[in-house]
Amino acid sequence: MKRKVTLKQIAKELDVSISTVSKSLRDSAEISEDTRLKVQAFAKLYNYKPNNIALSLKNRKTKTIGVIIPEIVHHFFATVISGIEQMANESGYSVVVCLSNESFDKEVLNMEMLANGSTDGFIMSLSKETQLKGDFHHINEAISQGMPVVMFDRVTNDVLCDKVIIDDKLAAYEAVISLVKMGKRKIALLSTVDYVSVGKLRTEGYTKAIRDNDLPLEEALIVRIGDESELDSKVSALLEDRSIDAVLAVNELYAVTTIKLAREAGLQVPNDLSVIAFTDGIISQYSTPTISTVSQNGIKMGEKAARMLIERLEAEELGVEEEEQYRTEVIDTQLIARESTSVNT
Amino acid sequence: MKRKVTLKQIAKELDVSISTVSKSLRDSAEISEDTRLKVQAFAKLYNYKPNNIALSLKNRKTKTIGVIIPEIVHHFFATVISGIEQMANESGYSVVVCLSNESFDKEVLNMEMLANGSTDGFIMSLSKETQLKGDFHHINEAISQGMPVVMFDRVTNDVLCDKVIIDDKLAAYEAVISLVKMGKRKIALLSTVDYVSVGKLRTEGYTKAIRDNDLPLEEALIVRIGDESELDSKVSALLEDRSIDAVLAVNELYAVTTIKLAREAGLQVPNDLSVIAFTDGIISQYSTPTISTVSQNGIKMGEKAARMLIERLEAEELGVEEEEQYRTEVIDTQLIARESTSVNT
DNA sequence: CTGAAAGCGCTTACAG
DNA sequence: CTGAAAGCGCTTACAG
Repeated sequence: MKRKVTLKQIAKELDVSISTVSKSLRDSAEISEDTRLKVQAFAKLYNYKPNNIALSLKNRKTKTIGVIIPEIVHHFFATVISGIEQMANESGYSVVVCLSNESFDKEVLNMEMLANGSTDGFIMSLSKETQLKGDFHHINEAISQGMPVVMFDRVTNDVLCDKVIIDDKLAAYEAVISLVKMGKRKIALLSTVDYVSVGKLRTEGYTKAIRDNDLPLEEALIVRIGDESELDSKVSALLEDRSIDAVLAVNELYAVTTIKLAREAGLQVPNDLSVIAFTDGIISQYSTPTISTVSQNGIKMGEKAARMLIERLEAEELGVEEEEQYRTEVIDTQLIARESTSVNT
Repeated sequence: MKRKVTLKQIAKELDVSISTVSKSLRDSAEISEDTRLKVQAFAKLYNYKPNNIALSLKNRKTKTIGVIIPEIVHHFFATVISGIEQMANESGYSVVVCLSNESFDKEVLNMEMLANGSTDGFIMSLSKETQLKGDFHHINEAISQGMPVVMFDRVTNDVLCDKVIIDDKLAAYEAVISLVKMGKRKIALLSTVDYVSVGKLRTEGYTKAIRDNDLPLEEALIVRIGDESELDSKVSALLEDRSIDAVLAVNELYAVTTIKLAREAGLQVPNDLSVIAFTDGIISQYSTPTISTVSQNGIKMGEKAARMLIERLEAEELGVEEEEQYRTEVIDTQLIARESTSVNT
């Protein structure tokens, strides 16, 4: 087992100084062509590659991005990682991924683990528990230590940093409007509890759309799911009101469950009940009927987040030290019509 | 913006040497209780955390695991990452994730990027292109430089290292047997091209089961998909043979596509055509009918792979330098019966 | 043109 | 009990 070769070894072997080797390999004009070529040839032969860790220590930057997300077994987040990774790699960055599993403590632990020099900055989406507690000290601490943070999807106003989101309120609004245009009159909403930022915003969009169209705005039509264990019972209860003719669900799982329970209750989707889901993932494409969705382009969100973070890192490097102008980028959504809303199925 | 505090700064502030600070913080018995407590209090106040990069350089190990997979937007792989991450975190390791996107070049690039000291070892699943080329020099190189590698799922005999797999051949065999027991007589196989290791093994299992039961073993019944673009046409062609009464598909996508095309061709699943898929993912659970699968426990595979890698890393550290006893762990699979094979739907 | 020195942030064997 | 020195693997300003 041949250990990785270092500058020191090459220097010894060639009987020159470490500085000379280093400069030769970096094509410094200081070095005579003769030694330069000799060193380069030798380095190539021994497949020399500079040690990243040493470089990181020297340069005080690691060229790696820390990503902290609630969950990876979730099509949307996987998709975001994919976008981040792609963009990061193009710019010579690696990506280290940590999962909070929706836990505040693990999110904090993960950040601390990475904030000690392992990473140049963070891209993250808040865990549910963090949103519930409203405790963001770990993030603000990282930022105050000079680590840029970009938040996406589940963000908060209590942290000043760059953000990448969709316009949740508008998207929900438009989804409801589309249902109204199809002639739907009693539209229910399946949302998360309010402390989940995107759930709250989507609820606001829904509410506004209902109001703007003088439709019945009843609390009973808004179901807030705290834990997935209560999903089935709450949806079943909702569906007992047979006058409901459409449901907007804030994610695919809620939508597919609604469709299943509706069918069991003898309702026909989309004729008796139209359904639209947020997040255009795998489930919507393959369930029967296929589900109409508000697409959230995770790839684009990931790419954008990575680009924003890298830009900030590079600016910092130039000493630009911009006067903390944080931006919030809004990624477009699209309403994708599928069988769960088309009348002729 | 307060930069992170270092030993040097603490030493200066407290007017002691760096060594004294370092030892105090590591609770060295060498140091008087007095200074020790003073230093510790000060460090706590300034929220001192040792710099990981410096530690990595000093200790010549990074406590991070490099994971290279073909794709992350793929339930199975996301699931494996989840298992790896969980196990790694428990042992104090971070996980950096790289995606090859099924490309040989990117796989090589990713490995080189991480092999230069960023990572203590690798967990990986081969890209399709790598399997096609049969070129594993990048992996063997990493191993020869002392970086342990654990391969999972898509593995090769041309690399000597620890491996985590399922018994693809046996699982395929048993899936076919279960179809036979249901009275199916003309069973087709939807596989990948043979250079994908798992595709080949599953094809072998299928073949053996057909032979063992004296069923027709016809080349026409084995369809090998190279690129997803040819999926629809090849499956449609297969289904023209109306005497086929069951299909084993090597992944969910192939299965769900088969079901869709079968339905379009007027066939009823499962009565006219039973379908079993490999990989128990999201699609199988939510499509209609739900799909019977050979479960591949990705979480377990990830955990196992991480445990094997970490064990090797720690053994190495103890200088045990075991005489290269590589192990191949086989993770159990289960046949999960759902609507696509149950007769009463 | 070449090399010794200092430094990135830490640890630890060794002197005193 | 405390601290100076060496070292992990690199880069670069500075001497010569």
